[in-house]
Amino acid sequence: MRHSKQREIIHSIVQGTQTHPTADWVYNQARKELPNISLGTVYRNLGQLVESKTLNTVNVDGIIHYDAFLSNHQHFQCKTCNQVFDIEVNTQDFISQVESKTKYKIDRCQIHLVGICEKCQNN
Amino acid sequence: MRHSKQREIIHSIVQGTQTHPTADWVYNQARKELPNISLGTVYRNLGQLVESKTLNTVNVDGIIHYDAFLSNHQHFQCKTCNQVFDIEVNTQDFISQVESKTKYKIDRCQIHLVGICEKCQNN
DNA sequence: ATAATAATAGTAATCATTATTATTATTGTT
DNA sequence: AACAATAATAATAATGATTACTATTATTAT
Repeated sequence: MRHSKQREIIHSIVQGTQTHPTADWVYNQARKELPNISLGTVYRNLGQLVESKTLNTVNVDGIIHYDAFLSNHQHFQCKTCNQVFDIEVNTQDFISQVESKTKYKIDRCQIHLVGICEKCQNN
Repeated sequence: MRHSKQREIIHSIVQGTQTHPTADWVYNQARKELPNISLGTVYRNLGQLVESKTLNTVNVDGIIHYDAFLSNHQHFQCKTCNQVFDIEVNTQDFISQVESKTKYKIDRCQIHLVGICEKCQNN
């Protein structure tokens, strides 16, 4: 993988937010620095960064969101404001429970919780 | 909601399979009985059946799959054969754990496990 | 039987994502 | 430093899943 200004900027944009951005959001941010950057370039680079395990993806209602927070964590989505929050939970017990009950070998566990966040409960 | 032959057939097709079918798969099955049925009709009816809590949806890699098995369960996807299997697990402990740690009110918990199924492990 | 209108088939439109392609930029080698 | 090889790019077209539109048909309460 060669170096490119575009990839550098795309990477730093995703790293600089907690909001689990979409490709389109990253594209709009990147254009502030590189007005001629192409949406295809954003998709390709995000894809490469996922490939090289620099970023993770989160699928929210069929749309890919990107996440620079790599440590094992899960997601909570508020159905009122639609924001996605990181939550840290232990899933190993859970995985072991399933592996012992079934004959499946599990190597990924994605948990998506939906509900109402603290802020929206008070509004 | 009025009665329609199309909805009746669509419903029975989803009920008659364990494979978590997509709209397109249901469409192709339905055409065997109603050759002129429209894909839009399939989408609209599947949507209505979800709305009326007759079916559930499972989002697999950005594509909506439908599921007539309503009781609380989760999904395991084999990364080799791509099949999605139902798994029954208790999530209440898990939800309580998160609710006590955070201030979120949780009303849905979707767990998507990825790994290798028994069959594919032996191939 | 009829009137009101929900549902349909057929088709066009939308939206996220991927593919194509000619041009540009990076990098290892003279 | 110039060069050759080729990865990466911008611009654009294509794809695939899903939704919207519309004139016609089917259902249902009266």
